[in-house]
Amino acid sequence: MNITNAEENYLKAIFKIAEKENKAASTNKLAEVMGTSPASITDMIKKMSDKKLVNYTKYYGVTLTSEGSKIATNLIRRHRLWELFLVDKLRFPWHQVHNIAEELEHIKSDDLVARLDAFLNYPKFDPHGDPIPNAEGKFTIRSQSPLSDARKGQKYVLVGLKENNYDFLKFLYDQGFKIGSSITLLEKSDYDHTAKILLDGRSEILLGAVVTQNLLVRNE
Amino acid sequence: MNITNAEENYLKAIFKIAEKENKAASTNKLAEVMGTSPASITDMIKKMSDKKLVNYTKYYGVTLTSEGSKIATNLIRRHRLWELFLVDKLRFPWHQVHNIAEELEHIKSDDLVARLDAFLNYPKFDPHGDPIPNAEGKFTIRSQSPLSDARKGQKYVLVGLKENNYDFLKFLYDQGFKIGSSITLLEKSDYDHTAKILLDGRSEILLGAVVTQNLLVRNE
DNA sequence: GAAATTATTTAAGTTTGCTTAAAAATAGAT
DNA sequence: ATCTATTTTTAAGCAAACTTAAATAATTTC
Repeated sequence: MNITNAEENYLKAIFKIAEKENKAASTNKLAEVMGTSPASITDMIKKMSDKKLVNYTKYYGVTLTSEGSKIATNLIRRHRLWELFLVDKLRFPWHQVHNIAEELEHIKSDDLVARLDAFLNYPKFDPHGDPIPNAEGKFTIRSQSPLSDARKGQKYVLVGLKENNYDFLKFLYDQGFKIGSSITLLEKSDYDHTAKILLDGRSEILLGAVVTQNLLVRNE
Repeated sequence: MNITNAEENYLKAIFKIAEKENKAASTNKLAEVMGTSPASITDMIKKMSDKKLVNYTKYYGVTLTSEGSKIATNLIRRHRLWELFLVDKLRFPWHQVHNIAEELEHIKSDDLVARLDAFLNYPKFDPHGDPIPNAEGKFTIRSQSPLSDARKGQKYVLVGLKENNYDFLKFLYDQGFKIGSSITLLEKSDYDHTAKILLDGRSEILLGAVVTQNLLVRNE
């Protein structure tokens, strides 16, 4: 069966909503995420339900069938592999790769993905620290906690980000943060969740609450 | 102005027809190349004429405007850069890259192309020996002649191919040919244009007329 | 140079993925 | 439990890029 780019995007959106909210995706939420009208969603979802890509219950919401889930996972795999390629090989800053990867992820060739994976050395995480599902669709899980929960004086490694929005990424990029950076917590305020850190043994940086809560680190 | 993927493909087809036949592209020829009906061509060409991408004269044919030519050249640049990436970096055999590059060439990012170009070291030719126009749209010209015109006993370098069809490429790939291969002409028949060559100092190969006429070489 | 063949265009219609506006169902407030 | 507000669906319609069938123009052939 042929899956269009638009359908792939719907599957991905439903997957991400389910992952975040842990429930069926509503028409309105999907419309918001996809940047279309709710009417378009109902329209499209009906067709995708006929194709057995999603389970649709009127006035309730949409979930993925196992077929739909497989396609969504594969799409995320492709997206994240391309993001890593763009950052590691083409030297793009990490806040500039999302839109390009949104296009690259739709290239239809399993061989291409397999070879790209090999070229990048079968990576487990993308440049933002998000896990790259393997060819079987398995995500690697890692231990992590927000920097806001960290202990003063301890040394951490930046492993991920809770938010991937452009401005946040650009801010971090400009400060010199990247996945794998070492972060030593010099000072912290339990009152307002700000912190002073030493980044990669080089620069002392003051961070506000929003930043410390969205940086995911692991010990040592 | 927004150019769709379909429009880009029309521009490329018109460019290639003009290059090969040295005249305006006819509706039927375009239909054949694009794999659509002649009626679709007329339909589309009219819209593209309104957009000043092509010059269209009813019942006569289509040529590119300078704007259209610029876009077509850029598309060829992108196509050939991606083909080189696929062969050199992802280790695809050269007969398997065309279709994937047909998709990759439509990714809309000038920055991506510039970085890919740099990553590949500003190459002048793709894996099939076709010239890659530079960022300004300039093609590199090189001296070349078909192997069928070569002289017995002389040593040559394979620089290009007259035909890029799948079966020809696969045949050559299976024999071990690639751009840059050394070819020594051991025997040749002026009667039927067959030849016996030494490829890369390793293997002696007998070639038929079609092959010798479609291999482009230069001396030494 | 008229008739026949071929090439091209026009006309009408299709599919995909979207839109707006109106109708219907659900959920929330009192 | 009813009224109101919100969400969702239905209906009608649009643009892009196709299709087939019919009409028209150009080219060949005799």
